[in-house]
Amino acid sequence: MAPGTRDRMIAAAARLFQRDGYAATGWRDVVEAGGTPWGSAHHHFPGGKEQLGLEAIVLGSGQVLSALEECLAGAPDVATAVERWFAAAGQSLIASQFECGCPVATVALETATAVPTLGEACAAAFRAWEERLATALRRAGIAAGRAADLSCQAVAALEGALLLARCRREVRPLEIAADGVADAIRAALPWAD
Amino acid sequence: MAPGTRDRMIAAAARLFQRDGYAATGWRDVVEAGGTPWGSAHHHFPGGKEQLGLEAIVLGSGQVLSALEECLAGAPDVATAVERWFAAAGQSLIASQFECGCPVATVALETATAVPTLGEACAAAFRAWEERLATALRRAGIAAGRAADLSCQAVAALEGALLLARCRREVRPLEIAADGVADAIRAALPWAD
Amino acid sequence: MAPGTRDRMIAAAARLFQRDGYAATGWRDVVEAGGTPWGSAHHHFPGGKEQLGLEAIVLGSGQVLSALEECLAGAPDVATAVERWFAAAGQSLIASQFECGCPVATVALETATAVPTLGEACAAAFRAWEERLATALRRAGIAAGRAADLSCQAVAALEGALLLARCRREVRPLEIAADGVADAIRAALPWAD
Amino acid sequence: MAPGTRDRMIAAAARLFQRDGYAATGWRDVVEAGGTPWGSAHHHFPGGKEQLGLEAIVLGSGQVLSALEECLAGAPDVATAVERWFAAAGQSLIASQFECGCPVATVALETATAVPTLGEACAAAFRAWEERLATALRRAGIAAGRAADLSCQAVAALEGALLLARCRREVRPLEIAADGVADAIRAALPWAD
DNA sequence: ACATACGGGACCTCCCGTTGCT
DNA sequence: AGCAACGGGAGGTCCCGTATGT
Repeated sequence: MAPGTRDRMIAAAARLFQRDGYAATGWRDVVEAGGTPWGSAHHHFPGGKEQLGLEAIVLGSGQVLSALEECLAGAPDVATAVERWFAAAGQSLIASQFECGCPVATVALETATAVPTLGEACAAAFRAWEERLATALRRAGIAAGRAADLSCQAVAALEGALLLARCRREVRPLEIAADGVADAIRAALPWAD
Repeated sequence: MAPGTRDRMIAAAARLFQRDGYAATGWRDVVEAGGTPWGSAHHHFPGGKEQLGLEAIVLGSGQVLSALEECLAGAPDVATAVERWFAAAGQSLIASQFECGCPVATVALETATAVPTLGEACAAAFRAWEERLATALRRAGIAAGRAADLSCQAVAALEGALLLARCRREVRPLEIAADGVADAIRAALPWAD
Repeated sequence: MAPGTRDRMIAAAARLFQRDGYAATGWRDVVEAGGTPWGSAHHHFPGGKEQLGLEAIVLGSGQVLSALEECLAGAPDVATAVERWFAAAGQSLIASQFECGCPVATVALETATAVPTLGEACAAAFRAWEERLATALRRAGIAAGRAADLSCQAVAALEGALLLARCRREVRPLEIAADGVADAIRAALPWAD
Repeated sequence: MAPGTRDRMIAAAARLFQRDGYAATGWRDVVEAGGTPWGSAHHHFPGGKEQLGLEAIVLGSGQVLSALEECLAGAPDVATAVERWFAAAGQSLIASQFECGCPVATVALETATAVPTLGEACAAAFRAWEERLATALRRAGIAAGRAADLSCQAVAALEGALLLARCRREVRPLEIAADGVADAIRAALPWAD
């Protein structure tokens, strides 16, 4: 009756799905990584691996969203916040020795066609990030349509840069992408002088 | 003794790896999809599944590079070429009912940590696209350093937009990302008047 | 605290063991079929699945014995009673859409070697039917030895016919077997004129 | 490349299904009992356990039919042949220490409802025995209708008696059933004096 | 009386790679 | 080139029994 067995399984799964993918990660890997009992797996996740995957996506998506919130709260302006958001992703990439990039992307690509439930959960995760950023952009005085486009561009740039950065084992792509997105945002902002 | 058995296997594998991922695709799926004989699988690919994956990545990477070449050859300027490159990716996404996004990304994320050989092949693929684009940018008068950064930004934007577009089942993210990249390129070009 | 929870579990188990067998029926099936609470399963049956099986056999065996009693009580002579006993088995087979044949036979065959306790309970069930019938035959004037043989023959015929009838999804084998047994009994009866 | 791996698996499976039932017997038991390799199981039986069960039923059914053929060929008359058929079943029961009764009955009862394919194969097995016996009875001068009924009665008696004999660990039920069936057959034969 | 959780293990399926025979 | 069989192992699912709190 260890406290948080279920949560430990989700956390372990999230990390493994992020690193190795959904298909390549087995229950055995999850319980070994989390130090959780085998027998309780099906008890906590009667929906099977798919349910585990879903909860892992929700967890990972929430962490990314929290990071964005923090950056928005602590930065002087939106463009800077986005730069810090990208930088934070780069730090976590380095901290994990380039094992943990985006907690959603791998599963998203694997399951987009094969497992509708998971694919939709991943799409919802990306959408949530975009909407949070779009809200901030609108508050900074950018028109709704342009704010939506910039948010989409930012999330796409983050995802693509994380992919390249992880493959290449260096965070440069994240820095470049951050510059590009920040420039675009600053160009869209009304003059503040 | 069918002509091109080996090539048919690679093509089938490339498509399946792209759609379902490396781990989720088995030999059985490959031979069934390609209509190729079972018995000669390991004859043609003594390196096993890893070799098959490698050749599939090489094939897919080459196709993307060819598309870029064509766009560069047919467009009036580099920025327009990039826009057409992104648009072509969107067309292929639609044509495949959003099953086939990037032929490299899924495998890249799955194997970045777990299968070094494949991970490196994927990194090389991305790098090749970047270098081709960088060459074109330099020829258009952009300084080498800026050209490299813009190329990296472009590939990242393409990858991220393809990911979002596939999850969302609509090509809008590709259009937005194309605009962003084209703007950045045009701003970097020397005046052409 | 539902009234008769225990009995409902036994009844559900009896039906499932009869239909699908002992090994193929799990606790989950039993609680679902009976609508009984999960948590008290092992409270009511500390002996585990084996105890549940035992009680199910006792229940089923008792029902068959009751049916025999009724036929003996209501029929003009023993041979007729046996015919009605077989006919009643056929009716229950039809009523259950050929799902419920003998409540003992399947478990008996499955556990004869593997689970001595259950095997013996099944043997006892068959023996009880035989003895009840033998008593009736002796009361009809048949010598003890002949009565025992005829009883054994009758129970064997009933079991074999139920097996064939269930497989074939028609009650004809029961009718044929009933005729055969009734003839044998009538031939053994002392003249009644 | 041991000769007859596939056949050895079927033989082992037939024996285990007969003794413990279809549901209680796992692949592991089969390969251990037969000394056959694990990895070839799915190769030889792509239809899975159901296919294995089917082939085991066909094998067992054929053995019983062969025994009947032999008895018919070697006995002076049909009634005697049936008596010897029942006696042979009893001998095999004793030889196996009451582990092996009918090779079809257990699976028949377990799968009659749950696995249509197997249930039908079992029904076909019983039917084949009946038809072989009916042919012999007709050749002995018994009318077709009566011959069919007597065959059904005989198979039912054999099955029921085997069930009782196995539970009780004594062959007496088989002897009694054999007498009953032989009497019925002799009564149906035309006078031979 | 009932529920939640723990535990280990077995279920069937199927994979990937190898080995000799066409 | 192609095939059929081998061979071990891991895939996810689910079971049965126990322990711990209501």
